[in-house]
Amino acid sequence: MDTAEELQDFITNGHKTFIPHVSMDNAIFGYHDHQLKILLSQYKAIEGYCLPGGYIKRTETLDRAAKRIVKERTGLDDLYLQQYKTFGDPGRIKWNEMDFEKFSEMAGVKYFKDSWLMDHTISIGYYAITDFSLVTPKSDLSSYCEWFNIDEVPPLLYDHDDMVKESLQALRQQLYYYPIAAKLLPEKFTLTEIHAVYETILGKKLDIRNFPKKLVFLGLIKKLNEKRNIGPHRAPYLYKFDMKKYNKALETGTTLT
Amino acid sequence: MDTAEELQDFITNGHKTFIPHVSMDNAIFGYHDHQLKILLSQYKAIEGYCLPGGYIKRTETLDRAAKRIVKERTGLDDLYLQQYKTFGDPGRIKWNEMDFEKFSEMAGVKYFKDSWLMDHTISIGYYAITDFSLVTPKSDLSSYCEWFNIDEVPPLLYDHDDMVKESLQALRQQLYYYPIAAKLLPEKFTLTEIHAVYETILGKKLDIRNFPKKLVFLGLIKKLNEKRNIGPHRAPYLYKFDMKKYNKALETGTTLT
DNA sequence: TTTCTATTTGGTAAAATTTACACAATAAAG
DNA sequence: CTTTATTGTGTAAATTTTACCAAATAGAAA
Repeated sequence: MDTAEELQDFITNGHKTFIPHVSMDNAIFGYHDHQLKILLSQYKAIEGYCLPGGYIKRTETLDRAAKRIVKERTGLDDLYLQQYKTFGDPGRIKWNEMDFEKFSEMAGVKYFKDSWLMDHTISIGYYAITDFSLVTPKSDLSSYCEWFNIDEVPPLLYDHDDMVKESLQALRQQLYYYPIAAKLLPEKFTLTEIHAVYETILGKKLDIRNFPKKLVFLGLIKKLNEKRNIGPHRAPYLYKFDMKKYNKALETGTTLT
Repeated sequence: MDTAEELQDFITNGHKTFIPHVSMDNAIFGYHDHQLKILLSQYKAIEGYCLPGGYIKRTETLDRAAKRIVKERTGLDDLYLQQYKTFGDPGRIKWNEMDFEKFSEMAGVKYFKDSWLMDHTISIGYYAITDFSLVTPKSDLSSYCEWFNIDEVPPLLYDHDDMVKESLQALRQQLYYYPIAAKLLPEKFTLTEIHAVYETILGKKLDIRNFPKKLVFLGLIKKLNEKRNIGPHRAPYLYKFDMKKYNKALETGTTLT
């Protein structure tokens, strides 16, 4: 939504294109070099941050809606996406905290207060993860977007604190079952690099010697016959994910620890 | 919904009480004596079975809606309930497979075809589990309800095949993390009984001697100083769940295998 | 009373996995 | 050729899982 006209049309006619009463909020995590961040957006008319969200087109699948909404904010197409929970308790949106007048004025739109948007809405939660160094958060007419360190997230609007907590928990649980880390590393990576990904996302130390042994033992990554030059130190071997094994492990329900 | 008047009012005015575009479908599993079943319902106007479902009141939480819908079918209040996934792909409901005329006629209602119900609707999936010997499935005006053995489920309407598959997968995964079995056994039970619960739900053999050792070792169940008389055999000790330990394990994320 | 049958349960050895650490290997700069 | 920083192999100890044997027991049958 880049122009006031588009926004006005969305407010007036959006219910024809989108499913009313259903929204989607995405916890977009970003990893890079030992840091874990999350993308928060701030509506220009409301004090405080929240997760970037959107509505679902009547013609698209939920997965595709999540992909589109994430792309609107990150510009990226190829990141890891996963539905984790749906939120729908009454009172999750505090209508009285919103300043409709201010929003309408700032965005240059009308009828906002009486639109299809102003009704009980449930929200489907997806989380996504990508390398944040590849992303320049995209703001639009009504909101702007920014990376926050995961341990410096301010109290959020609505029920989004809960969403962050639950999405992070889901991400951590699924890190061992799904090839999440593959989206955060170049195709060929060193053991030290993948080790950092796991430690950072899980938020805890993992033995540097035992950790890669396990990944290799389980066959989820495999050693290549190449090394990388890293200056005045011993050159580390490169590894890559073995997606076949990963998918097979997914089916049989194998796990790591 | 027991009378035609109630149903007519639901069709005409339901959108004031319920959230439109959002439904809930519940996979209600039933265990008893080595058997796992699932509750299916059949609309009188549509050929084929589906999961029992309903709509969410604007005033209730999702968990409470699930509880209400499950109670309508089972009469039970105290069963294990868990949200597992939301389904919302376009085409998940085949409108053209429905015979509106027939339904309206049979149920004695009108305006059905043009009602708020006839629009793209996403569905939140919960699963539930209880002892099926305690339940007499309740039918109502427009549908009747029946237990099916889990391996004799016929092809279902809409995307409900997918729902059954995913809910069963979620149930099996969570059996080790949540006190699900506690809802399927009397307060005091024997090792043989709980062993049967796990084997039946997981659909695989578990060593009868090692299995209880683990549960006791982890402290999730504890031995009582009582035995039960089971006829011409050695009397087994009784056990009960240690809910404190269970909740603690939940927090710390401990698991079984 | 003794024997028999069916079931529960304690115990234990072997196999597999996880954890903890020591130190050798290596690349390049001084 | 010594120094520095980092990678990677190996191995022993601890823990957990797996596979079974055989003893205990309750009542029925002999």
